[in-house]
Amino acid sequence: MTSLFALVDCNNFYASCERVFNPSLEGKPVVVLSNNDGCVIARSGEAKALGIGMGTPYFELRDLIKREGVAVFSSNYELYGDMSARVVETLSQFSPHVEVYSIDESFLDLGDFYKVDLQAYAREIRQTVRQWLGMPVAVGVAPTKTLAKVANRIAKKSPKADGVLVLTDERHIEAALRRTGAGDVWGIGHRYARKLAGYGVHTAWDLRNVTDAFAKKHLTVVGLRTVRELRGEPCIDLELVPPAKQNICTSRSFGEAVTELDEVAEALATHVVRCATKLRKQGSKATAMTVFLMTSRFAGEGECYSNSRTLTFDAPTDSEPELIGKALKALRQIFRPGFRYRKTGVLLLDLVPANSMQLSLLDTVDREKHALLMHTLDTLRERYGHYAVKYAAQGTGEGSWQLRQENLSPCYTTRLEGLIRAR
DNA sequence: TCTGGGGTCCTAGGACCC
DNA sequence: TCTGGGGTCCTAGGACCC
Repeated sequence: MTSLFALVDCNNFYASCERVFNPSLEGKPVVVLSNNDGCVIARSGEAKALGIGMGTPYFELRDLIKREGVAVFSSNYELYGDMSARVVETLSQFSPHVEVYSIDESFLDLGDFYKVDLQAYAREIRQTVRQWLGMPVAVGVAPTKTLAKVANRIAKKSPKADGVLVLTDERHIEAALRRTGAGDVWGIGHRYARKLAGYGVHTAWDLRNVTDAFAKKHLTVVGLRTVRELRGEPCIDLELVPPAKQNICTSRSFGEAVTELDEVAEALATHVVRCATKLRKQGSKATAMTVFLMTSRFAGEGECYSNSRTLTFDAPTDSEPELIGKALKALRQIFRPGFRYRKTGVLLLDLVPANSMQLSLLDTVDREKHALLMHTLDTLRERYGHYAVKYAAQGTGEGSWQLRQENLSPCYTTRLEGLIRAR
């Protein structure tokens, strides 16, 4: 074999982050809620054992949570993001090439580590992250990323594996694939799983053994790659530099239903600022923008309304005043009075590198002035927090559209008040 | 009454051109 | 007026991920 990957995945990441800074929660059920405290997005093992499902609406759980003494947290992405960076930093001790796949998962290139004791090495990775950061992780090692995912999943679930599984031996790979459902394979979602079941393909082992033609016909070229990876042929490379995003989106549900245009506008302006900040951070400008507005998906007949407006710009931009102005204008075109709105948002599209500016004769904006303003704002926000400087259009911060976060933990690692609490 | 947010990639089909 | 083939570009929709 010529390639070797480790997938390191934090166990119940958000719940574990909360627990790291609150050791009295060790051994107790913990859940973390989505934005607006809407539904459960992370559960400790104990919470899973209580039968709390992923994505369950919070209101359905109130009784159970009270009865069982479940600790509940609003999501705190500042804390999780910082913990994630520390985990990655630690992992980089173990491989020169680390792909940060998501906030709680990284792939490590173990290249030609076949000569070392992989079992011991994987175990050392696990123990180091645990010791240095208090974060429990599972480690799966295999010749392809898809197989490393399979290994990781079993490492996490099987008591015998105890958090570590190395799949390099053909017989072990077969046994692992036989006990993995096709729908549990990376890249096979529930729709494909159902379709495959119709053809008698139930396990990952069945999937590995379909023909290329079958895979391509039913799962497209993407699925074919997955099948090959299950056979041990590496088809998906490590991505060391995350490719620049082609679209950037910011949206949130409102804390409470909103009926007034002015309030929706405050929320939208706030999202535009966030989105434009992300845009500048990756060094891009946008050529187009979509603004959207909607009521609840669960609203009754005649109470549903959803609309969007897409505009293209004469010249690519990352200027907040310009984007806010255009977004609010688009919003006024799609806003209809008489609805209880739940959500608004903005997508910045057709992104181009910020330095590849072409001048437009139609351009009426003083680009240099705006660039200086944006740079100043980015610096201020970096130092004093994202809401240190706001536009009048964003409102006072008291609108009912603001996120509901009733159980927010302190930002232990990144803010002074959190640092003091953590001591 | 209360149900997350942010992305990517692929394919099919239509519009349009020569 | 009718006929044929082949190419590109764009968009909507469907699939997936965490």
